[in-house]
Amino acid sequence: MARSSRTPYVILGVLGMAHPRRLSGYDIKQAIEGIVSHFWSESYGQIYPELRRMAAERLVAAHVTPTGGRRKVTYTITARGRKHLAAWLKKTPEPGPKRDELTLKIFFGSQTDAGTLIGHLKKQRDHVQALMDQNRHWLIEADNARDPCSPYPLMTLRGGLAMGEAFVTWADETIVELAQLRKGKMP
Amino acid sequence: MARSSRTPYVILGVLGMAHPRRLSGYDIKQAIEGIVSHFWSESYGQIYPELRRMAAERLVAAHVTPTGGRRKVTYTITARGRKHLAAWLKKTPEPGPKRDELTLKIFFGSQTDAGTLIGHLKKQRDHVQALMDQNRHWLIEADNARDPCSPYPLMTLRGGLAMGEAFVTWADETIVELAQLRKGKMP
DNA sequence: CAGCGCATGTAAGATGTTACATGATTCA
DNA sequence: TGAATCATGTAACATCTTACATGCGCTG
Repeated sequence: MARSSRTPYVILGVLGMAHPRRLSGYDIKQAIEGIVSHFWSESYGQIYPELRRMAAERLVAAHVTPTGGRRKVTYTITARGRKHLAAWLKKTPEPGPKRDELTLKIFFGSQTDAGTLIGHLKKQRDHVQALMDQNRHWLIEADNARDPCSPYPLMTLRGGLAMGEAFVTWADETIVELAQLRKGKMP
Repeated sequence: MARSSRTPYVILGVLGMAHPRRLSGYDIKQAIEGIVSHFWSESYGQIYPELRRMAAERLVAAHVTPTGGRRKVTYTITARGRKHLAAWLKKTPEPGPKRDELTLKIFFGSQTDAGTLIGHLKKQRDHVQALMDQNRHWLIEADNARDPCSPYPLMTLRGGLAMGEAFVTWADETIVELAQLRKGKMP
């Protein structure tokens, strides 16, 4: 079975961006829960075992700090790890699993009432708008910052914003359409 | 552990829409590979075992047709199944796992070359545009059809189109930005 | 010092995909 | 009749989440 998990690459990417800072598993998880969280997620159950495997394969270097009784391990990316990451970055990205529950429920809309769907859409629209506010905030912060930060995360932010706008527009239109359906159907 | 797979609900939804037609596991898979495939997917390995479980729970009714040597089973939704589906449709949809590989690679863009990212973006943009053409085709077909079909799948179609347009616009902008980056740090 | 949050993990089980096996049907 | 495709499944495996376990350091 071909190894196809993306977890090691996310870890390598984060370690590569942080270099030469040493990160613990916890740090990596925190990093992923930042901007990346808008389009990716990993759990501790993935990260910690994967870090060990990767250390065994020399993709990362482990630095053990015996801080009293409990061992504390931090990691940096190795030259081998960089090569591994670079090779993956060059491969054309495969579309992930599509599982959009909101759209699915609308698709099955004839089997529930329009009011329910309107509720779902409103809730999701509000949620997306909150995320967009956060994105806008980050973009403005980046603009005001003295040192210009890497342009790549900004591109992903703008992408998220563009998708969000399209979603909100569609949601609002669909809410109107559903409201009309509801009025029309009334006997 | 709370049962949280959405597979049974997709199956119930498809059977509900098809009612009173009887569908086999194969038919259900085919149905999902239609319009639904733009936002959902299921494999045989999920569908067939799940249909058995659901028959045992009386959410669907199995109709066995002994067509010679090989047994052939088709299914319909039961009243109990409809209740089950209706309850799920009312629950607010949870956001699925976020795993957008293209965005992730752009985020890590500083660790590869701009040309690679441009290639990824162009490929994905072309792919999305092909899907959008298909969507437009379906929408036009639905418009021309004599009997007006259910409005709900059309809503999801328009949603896909809106997202696609936003993506293509963003991709084109980002391609330009990356091309400028490559030529040299813009003033 | 008791409790809470931080930090580091692990085990179990849920979820999902892939590869394979195999009969039936169609059509060149 | 042989190949392609339709149709139905299963077993093995890969992936991922959740719930738990555990110790450390701070704070009231």
